[in-house]
Amino acid sequence: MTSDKSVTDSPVRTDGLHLENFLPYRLSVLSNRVSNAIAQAYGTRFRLTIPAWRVMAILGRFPDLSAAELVEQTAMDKVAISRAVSTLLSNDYITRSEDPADRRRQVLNLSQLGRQVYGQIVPLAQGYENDLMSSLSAEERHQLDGIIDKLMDRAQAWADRGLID
Amino acid sequence: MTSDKSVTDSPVRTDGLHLENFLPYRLSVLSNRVSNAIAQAYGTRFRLTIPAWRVMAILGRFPDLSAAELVEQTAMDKVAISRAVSTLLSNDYITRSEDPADRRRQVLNLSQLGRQVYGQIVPLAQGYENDLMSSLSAEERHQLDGIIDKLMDRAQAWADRGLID
DNA sequence: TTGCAGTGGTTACAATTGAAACCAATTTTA
DNA sequence: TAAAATTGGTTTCAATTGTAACCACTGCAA
Repeated sequence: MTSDKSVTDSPVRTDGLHLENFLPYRLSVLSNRVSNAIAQAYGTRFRLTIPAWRVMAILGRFPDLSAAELVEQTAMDKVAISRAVSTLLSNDYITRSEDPADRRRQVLNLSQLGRQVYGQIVPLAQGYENDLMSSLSAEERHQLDGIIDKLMDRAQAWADRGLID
Repeated sequence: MTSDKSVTDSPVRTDGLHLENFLPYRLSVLSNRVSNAIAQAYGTRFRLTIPAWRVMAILGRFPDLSAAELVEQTAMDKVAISRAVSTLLSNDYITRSEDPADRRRQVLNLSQLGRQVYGQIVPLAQGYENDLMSSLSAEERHQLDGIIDKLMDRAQAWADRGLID
């Protein structure tokens, strides 16, 4: 009398939380799958970590930012930015120059090389996004857009109300 | 349509990737906000990490699983499960018993205490989920459900086609 | 049997991450 | 102008996580 248990053929009912339908869980799985796939793609080609690429992505759009401004933009933390910046400097993907008006502040930009890499990664990333989006109808895409905004606001409200920390 | 967004007041146009509209990025931010909020809630009350709670969540629904079966269910990796299991054992939140039929295999279950904690966390987690969902209409909820499934399949396909690794 | 490939699970070690302390430049206050 | 407080950014140290090696057991094959 073997008590063979396989998840699939013994759906024991204890009526608890159904993780597989639980939105936070599904979001987390989806987000990780997507990010890892993309990170893998540019990571192997250009030796970039996710935070490093994120910094490049912002600098590519908004030149002349300081580390603090990057923090603001990305919601990443100081330390992560600092580390990303230092590896990007040693890769020569970005440049750093002192702000003469405030010698603590350092102005960051994509370097020549950085812009070139950026120019290659952008379509690559967009390719993944398009592929993802292509599984949705135009209507669904539009719906998703609004839904994410609403969820984002709600989750943000938790933090604001002090439900977090 | 495209009114220039500015970080501060220098809306320099380089027309690159608009991270703030980039689906993978938005998913990642949303998912982190949500998971962190919930983890914070049960973490402070019950000293549980996310992987540990995830293990409890599965065991609460499917008793008598082995570590390998947990891996299957959660898509977490072996080692993460092993660690979560060992802290849960030392918390007395789960029990472990040898399978006499196969002495490598160890059958896991929520303990008395574990079930009690589980019983408290489930409504708490569902409370967050409900709050999140309440920002959507019934229709949007339904749409989201389908959309996530589609995106998930697509992202999974990348892995299957070897686009990752 | 023995021999060896495969499985369940843990351990060891390296890389990543986060919190807090820290240094240096600047602004504020008095 | 001299503290004191603030801000930009880095470093340090501990906790978390991932990869690979590992041990113990099982199942199959000769």
